[in-house]
Parts: sequence; C-alpha cells; structure tokens
Amino acid sequence: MQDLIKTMKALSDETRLRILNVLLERECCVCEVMQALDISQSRASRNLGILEDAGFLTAKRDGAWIVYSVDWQTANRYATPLAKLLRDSLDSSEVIAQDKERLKHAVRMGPTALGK
Amino acid sequence: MQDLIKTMKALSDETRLRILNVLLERECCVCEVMQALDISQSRASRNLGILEDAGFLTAKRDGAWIVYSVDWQTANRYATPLAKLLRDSLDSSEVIAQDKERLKHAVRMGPTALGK
DNA sequence: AGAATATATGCGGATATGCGAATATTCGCC
DNA sequence: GGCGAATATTCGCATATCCGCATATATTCT
Repeated sequence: MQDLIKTMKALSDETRLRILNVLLERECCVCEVMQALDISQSRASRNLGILEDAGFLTAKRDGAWIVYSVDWQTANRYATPLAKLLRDSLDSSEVIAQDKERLKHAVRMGPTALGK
Repeated sequence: MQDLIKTMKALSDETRLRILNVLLERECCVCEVMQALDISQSRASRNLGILEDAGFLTAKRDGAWIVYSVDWQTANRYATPLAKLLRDSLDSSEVIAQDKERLKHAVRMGPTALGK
C-alpha cells in the first residue's frame, strides 16, 4: 500500500510529469532534462531520483553522464495504463509542447567539452 | 494537466485509498465511512470531499445523510485502469482487511436514532 | 419553533514537500 | 595526481498538506 502511495506521489507533481513526458520521447541524461524543461540542475536531479525511486525510471551510467529512461520492465503495470492518461492530459498543455520543442535542441555537454 | 495532478494527489493519501477501497464495496454515507475506517468525522468528510472534487466520487443526498459512491461515469478513464492497481496493492494490506471487516457492521445512525 | 442528528468548514499546529544556493562526489582527460 | 564537467546531496526557507477541535449549516422529528 505504501508503494502505491509512493507511486502516486511521484505522479503528483508538474515537474515530474514533464520529465516523464520528455523521457517517453527518448532517454536523457540529467543535463538534457535540464535543458528541455529549462530548470535548475538540482531540481532535475532530485525529481529524476524520485521517479527512479518510485520505479518509473532506470538509471545507467554512460561515461560522464547518467542516462535515465522509462523502466517499462518493472513499472509496466503502472506505466501502461497510465501512459495513455498522461498522453491525453499532457498533450493539451502548453508547457509540454515547449518542453518537447526544447528537447530537440538539447545536447549532452561533455565530456570536458573540449572535443567540440 | 492540473486536473491530472489533482487526480494523482487525491490518490496519494492512505486515508483516501482506504475510503476508495470501502466505496468500491458499496456506497456509504459519511458516518459509515467513519465507522469502517475508525476515523473522525471531519477527517472522513474532508477526504470524501477531496475525492469528490477529483471526480472519483459523486454525492447524493438521502434524507439526513449524504451518500457517496464511486463515479464510474466521469472517473471511468482513471478508475478503470486504476481499480485493478488499487485492488492488487490494497488487498495485501492489513489495514484494508480491517476496514472491510468493520464495514460489515457499519450502520447508518439516524435519523434521531429513536425509531430503533 | 426547538431539539437532536449528519455533514461541512474555519482555524491553528505539526509535518511534509519543493525549491535554489552551496557543497560534495564521481568520472574522464591531461 | 590534478582539473573540469556531470551529477548527487545538504541546508534553509517558503508553501502545502493533514489532522483535531470547535463551530456552522442542513435535515428530521415532535
């Protein structure tokens, strides 16, 4: 029961719904999420952690970055029925459209940002 | 989007999940919910109101009482996929079993409690 | 109308939540 | 090892949430 509450709380926040929406487009590292949503680093990291803890996301390290993606494996029982709901509710939102637009130009920053 | 957040917040509370569970058994007035969950009157009333505001419940007056029931009509898009999740998560909980047991003996109290 | 019951609501306090700013940690490269 | 970049975490504050208590409103019966 506490798990279900944790799950619902994870979805009770605008920032986290926006993050989930972006990650449904494609997997992202933290800095890409920051760019897409135009939010601070700590805010992105903290909310990604909450979604991960709730089981919606998995994190895998890729060099300097930590890449988050929707965990369809373990969160499928929640994500599947909810994904459609999210889509339906979110697509009509203006913020969401802006997030997706920014995501197109979001880039991974390093490493050392010298090779560019 | 704010509607979705309101919906998720409504489900992010143990008291409200317990209420929902009881109302999935059968419709109840406030005093029956108090008895089933063994909680205060204001607590029952307030949380029923929150669930109603989120669209999960409808309230109809029946004499002295106000009877709440799950609103499958308007909340169906949330309730249908979620009902199973709720069931799966809740049935394993001890509190939930107790609620259901108490519900069996819950009675409407009035009116005037003299006709009995 | 008046008494009693059922429900809703205002208020104050305790706790939880979300955020930015600053700091700590981890990794890759020289 | 040392530096810079990416991410995580701590801290303090503002706000939101939840509850009990008391009170207000609505309804029924006499």
